[in-house]
Amino acid sequence: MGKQMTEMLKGTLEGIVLAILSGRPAYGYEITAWLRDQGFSDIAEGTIYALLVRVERRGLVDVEKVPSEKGPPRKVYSLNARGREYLDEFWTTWSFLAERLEQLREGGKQS
Amino acid sequence: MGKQMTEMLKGTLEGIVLAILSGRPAYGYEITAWLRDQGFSDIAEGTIYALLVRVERRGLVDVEKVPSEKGPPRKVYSLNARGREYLDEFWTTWSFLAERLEQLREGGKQS
DNA sequence: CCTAGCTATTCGGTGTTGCTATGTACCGGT
DNA sequence: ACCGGTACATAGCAACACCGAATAGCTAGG
Repeated sequence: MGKQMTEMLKGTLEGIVLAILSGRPAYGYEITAWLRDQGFSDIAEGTIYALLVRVERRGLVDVEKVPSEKGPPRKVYSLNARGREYLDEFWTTWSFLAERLEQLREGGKQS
Repeated sequence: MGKQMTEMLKGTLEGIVLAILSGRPAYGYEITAWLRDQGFSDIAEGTIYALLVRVERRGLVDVEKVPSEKGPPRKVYSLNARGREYLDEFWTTWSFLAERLEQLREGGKQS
């Protein structure tokens, strides 16, 4: 989409990726492809890789290098305990924000 | 709240402020106070003013200087036609994102 | 008077984030 | 040998929210 989406993804994209990893381990290329499939058509590959490096450095995920038949080895990420904790906080923050926004949207209708 | 909220506000705070202005004209100090009241306890004053300057420069709002009995004159902002259009786009973008996140949250529960 | 405190706005510097563009590398098919 | 798909990495950029401080008008208490 546009610039609005770009700005809105700041702060949520991280949560999105961690949420994906909470379901199953995955690697960067896979996550990017999946996101594009879900309609995030213009998410750059580099963005996901940088994000994964970040969450790894913060100790929210564990990494395992797995050989691939079709190219260079994959770095498979999985959410660890700290990551799950962080993801919980993310959902709390998100819920708060979503509630306020829903209220605002309702309130705006009658004008 | 914390750093997560700070990052999540990028892109949404603008929509929030425009949504407020879609209901009624308002000035910076007032908006900041209202937000704090709604639970956005740590939104910096400077942030709102900078945001208002930005949306004004983009022609999304009209401004009127109104004298105050209690201090320096207020800059009262109101949403114009372009702003309303932009706000519509914002809601579209927000809805898209909120839907994906809600899906992800549902999916994550069974793990 | 004058200091403190509330109202109201502005601005420079900082850190985080996503995007762009590019580069590296492994593999299979032609 | 070449190309396309797979897979990861990184340097430079722009946007945004935060922090801290400054400016300015008004009122009330000492």
